[in-house]
Amino acid sequence: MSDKKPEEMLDSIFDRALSGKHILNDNHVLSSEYIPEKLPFREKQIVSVGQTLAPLLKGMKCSNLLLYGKTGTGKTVVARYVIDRLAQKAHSNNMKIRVAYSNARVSRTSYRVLTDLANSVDLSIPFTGLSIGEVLQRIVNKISQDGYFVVFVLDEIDYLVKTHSDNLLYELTRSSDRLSPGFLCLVGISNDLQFKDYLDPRVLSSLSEEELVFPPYTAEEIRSILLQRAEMAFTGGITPTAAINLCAALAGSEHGDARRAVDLLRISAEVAEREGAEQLEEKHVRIAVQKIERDRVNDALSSLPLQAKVVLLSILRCGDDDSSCSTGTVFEKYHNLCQKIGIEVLTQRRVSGLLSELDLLGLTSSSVVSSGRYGRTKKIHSSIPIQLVREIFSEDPVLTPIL
DNA sequence: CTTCCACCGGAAGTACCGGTAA
DNA sequence: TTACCGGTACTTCCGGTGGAAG
Repeated sequence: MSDKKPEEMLDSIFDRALSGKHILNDNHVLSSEYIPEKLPFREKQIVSVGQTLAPLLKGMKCSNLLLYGKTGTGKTVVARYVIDRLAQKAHSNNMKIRVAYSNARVSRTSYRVLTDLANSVDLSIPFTGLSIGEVLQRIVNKISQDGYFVVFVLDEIDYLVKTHSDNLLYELTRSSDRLSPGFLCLVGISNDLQFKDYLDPRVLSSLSEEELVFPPYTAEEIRSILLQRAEMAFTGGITPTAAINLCAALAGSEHGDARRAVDLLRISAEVAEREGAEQLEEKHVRIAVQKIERDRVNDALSSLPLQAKVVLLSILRCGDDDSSCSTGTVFEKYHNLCQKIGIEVLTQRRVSGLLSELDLLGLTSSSVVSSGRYGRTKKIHSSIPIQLVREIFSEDPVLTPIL
């Protein structure tokens, strides 16, 4: 990066921060949690969600709701926008409406999803130890005891169903029937359009009383969203149009993913600020693209469990002599490496699983190929440079003998 | 056409961990 | 203390399979 001494680098970083030359005056506007005052191109969806939830303000029950659409199409932001307003209205009218939000992929387990729901009704539960049924019972008791009307937004619901089954959803829909005073309304958000196939029909019919599809943004819409954010975020009303166009083109237009486009704009601005540039330019965007990718790989590599690291090293060993890198050969190398550093050797089945996980993380790319009589296997290919892997893995003393 | 390799990948089960309730 | 809980990491078992060789 730079061959300056650390203290000099730190000095210049601080000096730059002091000098008051900022490109951004509010980087919160470009953060992923930010909910704008206006959500362009999503007016219809906002109204729709609002109409579905409105009966609650009259003290009546409302339908469950399911929001579909690919990533970055505004599902989460619309849902949060509406429940925030709903909570405000309810608060100013002294109504017992509570809203809860949980992202299944962030919370990871059924238990923690329920914890999120419990917190919204001022119920604290231990972070482990209870059965799911017990937690649910406590929540149900609390809700009907206090007569709450609760809207529960369950984001990335498809992740929950795919990794754990639809059991929790079934219990949730069932328990909302058991509430005599009080009410629980579920708003599911799914990135996967086919996820309905995984659901039990009873859950499906209950959950999707109403459905709403979010189409991808067009390239032009993404550009306009970025411009809107930029006007708020950048100082002196200078909107770097060329750079924004590039952001929209690179991140958004392909799949209509607005979140990625906004992320890219934020990182680009940070790059420019760090450089001490006067203005955000296209070159900063290009650097940001690389930085995002590099950070992603770094994070993935350093958070890998030990066994996965050894498997990855085995793949890199194969790459040297031939491109014939299959599960069998990787397992052989892996076996050797394990013995060299004296750790437990896992089964081939597990190694095969680890290979799939590495693939999912985008650290390798593999495909199943059949060579007729010579069997059927995964051909694995790693795209990350060995040098980088060595650098990051060297933090782990166990691995040093085989780097 | 059938055979058969070298795996794939689902399912069920085990061991362990950090925790709670009674 | 004992019984039990859910989550994670892994094993064991096994039916399934694309396509070159025969």
